[in-house]
Amino acid sequence: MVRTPCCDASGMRKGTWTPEEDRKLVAYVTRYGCWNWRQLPKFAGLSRCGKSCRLRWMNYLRPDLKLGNYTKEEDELIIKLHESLGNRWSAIAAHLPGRTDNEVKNHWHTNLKNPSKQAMSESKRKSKSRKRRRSQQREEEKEDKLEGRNLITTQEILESSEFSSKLIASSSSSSSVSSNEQLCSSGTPPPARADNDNTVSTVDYSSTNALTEYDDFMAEIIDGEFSGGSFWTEPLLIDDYNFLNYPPSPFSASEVLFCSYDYSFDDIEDLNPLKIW
DNA sequence: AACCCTGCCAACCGCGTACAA
DNA sequence: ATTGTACGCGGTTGGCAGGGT
Repeated sequence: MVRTPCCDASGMRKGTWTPEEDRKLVAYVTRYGCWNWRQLPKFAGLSRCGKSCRLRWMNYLRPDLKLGNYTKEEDELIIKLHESLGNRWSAIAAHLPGRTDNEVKNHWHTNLKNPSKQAMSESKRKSKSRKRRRSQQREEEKEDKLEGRNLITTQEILESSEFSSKLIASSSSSSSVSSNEQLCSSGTPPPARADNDNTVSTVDYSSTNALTEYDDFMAEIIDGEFSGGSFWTEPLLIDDYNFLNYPPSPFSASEVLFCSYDYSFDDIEDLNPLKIW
């Protein structure tokens, strides 16, 4: 089930997400959190708008999502909540752990809206079994993703980022200016660091400097953003990258920023630039 | 086997809200 | 008070799978 990939006028991809895109998004969000959806795709190497990334993460990739069929109890709760709340799907979904507003909404329109549809006709059962197969398939795909999570590295994020070529140039330079100066003067994005468990790849990241810079840079950005550091007021700021001038974060708690998702990177503590919280 | 029809649901779109400058 | 930006929500769309003819 693959929708034909297409692009909008600005070159942003639209339509069904590919496994590769999912991997990139999961890799980035689990490592750096969703500190700014608008900027995130740029650093994650995705040609998607932030809105699309957020939706994909919230409705499909979040590790705490509950997949599979709705239980009778869930159905009854949805019906009951809908009577009292109306079409406030997010409010209804809040009462159903692991279910998203989109999913609840779809489920309502598909199975619960018309009481007569609740009668389990033959076709319905067939449909249910089809849905079950789809759910199982999704679950398998998700497990595959999670199993592969330790293979996802900062380096991969960097490699797929639109800035990689600039970064290579930057990191291979013998310039004596600081990384920030390089970044700012060349319009280079956040550089990355190799994971502890990560072997440096075959690609042209002959040194780990670029990778290290990426993570350091991200840490610096987020540190500056969330701890009121002076990063944002440094005179080196440039206009090319809005994130450098990004206003104070809307996030107020580390768990929001880092999402507290149940990924078990062995080295997550070391890599998390926000662990000071 | 080929075509048509229908239901499902992932993803998009537009609008409202919150918040900072 | 106004404006700009980002996020979140709900309605809608459209591709695909599978059943029916």
